[in-house]
Amino acid sequence: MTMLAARGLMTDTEQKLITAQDLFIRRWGEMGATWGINRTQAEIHALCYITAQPVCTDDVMERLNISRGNASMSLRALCDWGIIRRLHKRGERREYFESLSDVWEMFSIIAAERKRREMDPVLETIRQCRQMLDEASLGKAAARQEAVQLTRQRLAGMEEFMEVTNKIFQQFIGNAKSGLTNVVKVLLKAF
Amino acid sequence: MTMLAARGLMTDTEQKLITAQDLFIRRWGEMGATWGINRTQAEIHALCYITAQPVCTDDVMERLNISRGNASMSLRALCDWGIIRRLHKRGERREYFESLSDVWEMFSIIAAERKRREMDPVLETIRQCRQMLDEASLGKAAARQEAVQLTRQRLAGMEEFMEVTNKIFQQFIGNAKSGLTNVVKVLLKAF
DNA sequence: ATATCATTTCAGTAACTACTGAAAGGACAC
DNA sequence: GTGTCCTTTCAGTAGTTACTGAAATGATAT
Repeated sequence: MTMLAARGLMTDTEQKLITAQDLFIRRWGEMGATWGINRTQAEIHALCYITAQPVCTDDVMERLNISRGNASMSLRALCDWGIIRRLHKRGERREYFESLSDVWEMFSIIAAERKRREMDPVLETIRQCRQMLDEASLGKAAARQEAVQLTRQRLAGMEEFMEVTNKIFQQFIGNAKSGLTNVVKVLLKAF
Repeated sequence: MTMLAARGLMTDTEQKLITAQDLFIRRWGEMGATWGINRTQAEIHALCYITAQPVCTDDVMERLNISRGNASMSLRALCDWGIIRRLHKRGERREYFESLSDVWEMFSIIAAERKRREMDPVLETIRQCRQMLDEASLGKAAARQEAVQLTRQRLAGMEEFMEVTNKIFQQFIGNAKSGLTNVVKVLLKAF
C-alpha cells in the first residue's frame, strides 16, 4: 500500500487497481525466485510490466519498500538483461524505466541469454568428456571397458537432448520479433 | 579425486574415467545452481546419471566430499523429484540409488512439477486480478480509465503467453514415455 | 564557478540457505 | 534381549546472497 493510499488520497478505483497490481507483482516475484532471478528484481520487472507506464526510481522504492541502492542496482540488472529500458522524458532530469510490452519478446531475450550462459558451456563440457573417453585417447581395449562405455552412452544421451533443446530455443529466439505466436500455432498443430 | 586415486590404487583408464566424470559433474552442478536446484543436489544427480551404475550414500560422500547428513537429505530430495530411485540389492543392507536413464523422461518429470508449482499459481493469480478489474467489479466508467485498461491488457498478454506455454509443457509431459524424441522430430520439421 | 537534483557505488549488516557432525532411530542378525 | 550396520534428523554454524544508507559521483541549471 502506498503513502497516498495510506493518507486516503486515492479514489476507490485507484485503490483496487493498486491492489490487483500488487497481487500480480508478489506472485511474479515468488516465481522469479525459483527461476534463478531474485525476488526483488522480479518484482521490479512485474511493476514495470503491469503498470504499462514509465516508472522512476522513487516510484519503485515507494511501491516495493526498498532502498535507493537496491532499486538502482536492480534496475540496472534488468536493463542488462534487456527486458526493461531506460527512458528520458523531455525537460525532466530523472530517468524513467519501462518494460518491454511483448511477453514473447521478453521470453526470447531471456532464453537466448540463458542458452548462451548455461547450455552452451554444458555442451562444450560434454564434448570434452567424450573426447577424453574415445579410443584415440584411451586405446581400444580400455575404451571397451564396461564402465567407460556406460559413461559414454550417458554423455551421448545428454548431448542429444541438449542439442535438440538448443535448436528449439534457437527457433524461438529467431522468430521472436516476427510474430512468435505463429510459430507456436504451427508447433501446437503439429502434435 | 577419490581416496583410491590418491593412494595410486587405480588404473590409468579408471583415473581418466573419473576425471571425465568429475568434469561433467561439476559443470552440471554449476548449471543446476542457476535453475533453482542447489549445486550439491545437481552434482549428486550428475554422479548417478553419468556413472550409470547404482551408488550408495558412502560413494556420494566420498566422491563429492560432503557429509553424511547432506548426502542423505539431498538424495531424498532427488527421490522426491523422481529423477533418481532407491534400489535394494539382494543380501545387502545398504541402499543404492540410480538415476533415470532417459533424459527426456527426466525433463518431463521436472517440467510437470515446475508447471504445477510455479506456472499454475501465476495463472490463477492473473485470473483473479483480471476479475478484480472487470466491469462487474469496478463499474463501467471506472473500468474504462486508461490505467485500468492498460493493466488489463498486460494481464491478458501474460495470460495468453502462459496458457500457450502450459499447453506445450503438457504435450511434452504427456508424450514422455512413448518416445519423446518423435514428438520433437515432428516439432522441428514443422518449423 | 556554486547549487541542486539524480544516480551509482560500496562497506557493513541482515537475512537466508546449505552444510556438518553427532545423536537418535530403524532394521536385521544372533 | 544385545550388537552391528545403516539411515535420518536436527541444532548449531559456516557460507552466501540480498539489502541498506550514506558518501561519492555525475549532470544540469544558474
